[in-house]
Amino acid sequence: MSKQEKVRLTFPDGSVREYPKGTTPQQILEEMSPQFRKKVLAAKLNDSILELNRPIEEDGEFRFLTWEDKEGKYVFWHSSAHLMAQAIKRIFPQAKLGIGPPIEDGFYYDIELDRPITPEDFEKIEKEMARIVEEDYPIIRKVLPREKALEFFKQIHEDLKIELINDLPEDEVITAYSQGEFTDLCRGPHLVSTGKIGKNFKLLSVAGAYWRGDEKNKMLQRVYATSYPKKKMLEEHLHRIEEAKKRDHRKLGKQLDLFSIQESIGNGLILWHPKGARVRRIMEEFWINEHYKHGYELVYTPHVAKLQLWETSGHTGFYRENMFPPMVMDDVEYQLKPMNCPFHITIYKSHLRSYRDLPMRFAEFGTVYRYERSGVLHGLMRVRGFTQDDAHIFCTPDQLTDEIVKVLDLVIYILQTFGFNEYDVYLSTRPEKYVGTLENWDAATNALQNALEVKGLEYEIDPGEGVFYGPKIDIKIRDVLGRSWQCSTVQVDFNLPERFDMEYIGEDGKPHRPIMVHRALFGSLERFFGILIEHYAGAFPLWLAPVQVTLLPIADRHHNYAHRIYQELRNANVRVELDTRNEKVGFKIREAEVNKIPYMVIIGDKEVENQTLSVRHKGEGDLGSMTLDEFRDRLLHEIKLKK
RNA sequence: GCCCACGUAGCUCAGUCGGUAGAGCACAUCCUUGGUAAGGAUGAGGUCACCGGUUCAAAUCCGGUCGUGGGCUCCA
Repeated sequence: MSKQEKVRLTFPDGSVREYPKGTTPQQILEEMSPQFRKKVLAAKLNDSILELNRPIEEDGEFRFLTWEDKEGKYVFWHSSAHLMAQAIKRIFPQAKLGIGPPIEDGFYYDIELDRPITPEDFEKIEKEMARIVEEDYPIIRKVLPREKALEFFKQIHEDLKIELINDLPEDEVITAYSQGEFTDLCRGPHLVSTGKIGKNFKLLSVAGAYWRGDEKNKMLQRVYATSYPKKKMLEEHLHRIEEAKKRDHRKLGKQLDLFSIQESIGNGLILWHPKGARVRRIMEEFWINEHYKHGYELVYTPHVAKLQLWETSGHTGFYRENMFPPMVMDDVEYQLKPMNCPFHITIYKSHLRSYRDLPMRFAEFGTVYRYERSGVLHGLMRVRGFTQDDAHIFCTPDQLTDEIVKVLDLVIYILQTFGFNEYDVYLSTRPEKYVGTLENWDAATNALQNALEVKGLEYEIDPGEGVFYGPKIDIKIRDVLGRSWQCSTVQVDFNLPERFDMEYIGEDGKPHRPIMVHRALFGSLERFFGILIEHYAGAFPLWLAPVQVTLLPIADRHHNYAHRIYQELRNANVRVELDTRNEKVGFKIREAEVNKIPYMVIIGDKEVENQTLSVRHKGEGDLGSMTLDEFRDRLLHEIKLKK
């Protein structure tokens, strides 16, 4: 009798156990508690994920994957994608399958079909999916030799799959997964049967998507859907989608009369209405004060400049597709500015600079215009005209890391003040199209990396995502709903100083080349405002609220007293409104609540007689009566705290 | 830009089979002076996004243009 071969598995608790070679995770799972068994979706051996019925052939670190693991979720969604594809194929046998991966909150499948799939079809597809779940087919993995695979998918007319197989590397093990009559080319892994997916799924939307993400290819129909192991989880997810819709800045922008985008003006161009403009002013004033404190000087520059300037900067070569077309005046071409940097450089160059002048920090709310393809425009988030809170720091190589660290400090301080405490930091490296030498790119990337190390910030590298003139640190904030938004950016640039032949005179009396740092904290005022609206669901904290207080006199005879309060609060710089309309107080309160005004002050006989105010806070309700002084102090204190 | 869907009063939306336009809110006027989330009456408000076509007749059907929305990054 030959001794049976064994595999040694190390479990997460550190224990090491031996099993006969070929044991499946399912068999190991039998040892676990029934509650745990129910939760397990797949297993992980070293770096590969296995379905539960896959024999284990080698030693290694072993653990089970549940919904708590990202990989577990992905197996679940991946199997869900197959389930949906199978249902779609049953209903539309002529459909051809593209790819069907799991994504952040669910999964999709790209389908080629001779008719559009509409939301009306969703119910039918979902019904068919439920049927397949009930039929509970085992999901069977098959390894196919390349020829066999090609033959099989040719036979079932899955042309797109054939394209995929042909593009797989020579040595790749080709696998397919079958469930009932349905077989899909797939790397896996999957749940063990369609029944394990359960019925908590929902088709969400359908959209066009280029085959393999290339706009030269044909367009497929991408069906988005999601699924969860528990009904409650699906409901919560759908609820989150509803919440996000309620917070949509486009909707709130209209409701609260903050901004608009109008056909007569042009798409991607924003009108800031008075209330939106108030919030913007506050953002700007706060920003300006902080920048003065941190050694920046404000500058203003024009919206257009000669095209030649953009040729010098390299924009016409590397950025042209994002620029508005030039205009001709007096036989000279002028360009609407897509960036502010050449202007700040030109200001720098207006004098001979000494090393003693450095670092110089020029800041500006610079409004730039960029041509964005019509299909990518989105409310305030992606527009064609926007104002950057831009600044350029000119410094010596010695000063560089320190300057970047200072910028990072300022970024974090400003973002926190606006209520954002979570961020993801990315270091983006040299893209395919770039200007400058490799040495400079390396030096710039190192400087950014150093600063991140000094700050002890965790970050990810985003290869090839830098700007054409230099690498950058991007800081993406996470809002209340956990969504991530790109705002702040810090970019090191050795190239523009060279192109513009910038100099400073060093200690040695000789000319040297300064280094330039581009940076923005809000990124764009438009986008940041949009994010703020969604973050606060339109209910801005007191210091940002466009209207902080509304005075609600009960009857005409209270107007005089109300006017006096109004003037006093205005004098104290409080953004206050007086509602003298002929309406009942309940009506006025309702309107103030709907408009998300933080404080309401009710003024009636009692208040006039006692020279007090009856104060109500949005959300908190009636705060009782207080004197004007008490109320004003409360407001000013709360405004100062900016919370 | 591309695919799909959508575009009706300031806003949110209804409008059946093609027969010539409706509601609520907002607005105006009047009544009401009311104490913590909607008092009442009356009135005004539309080239049904725009251009063209089919038809006796188009908000409705067809084509085009403009705009908006979902996506086109996740690669078996």
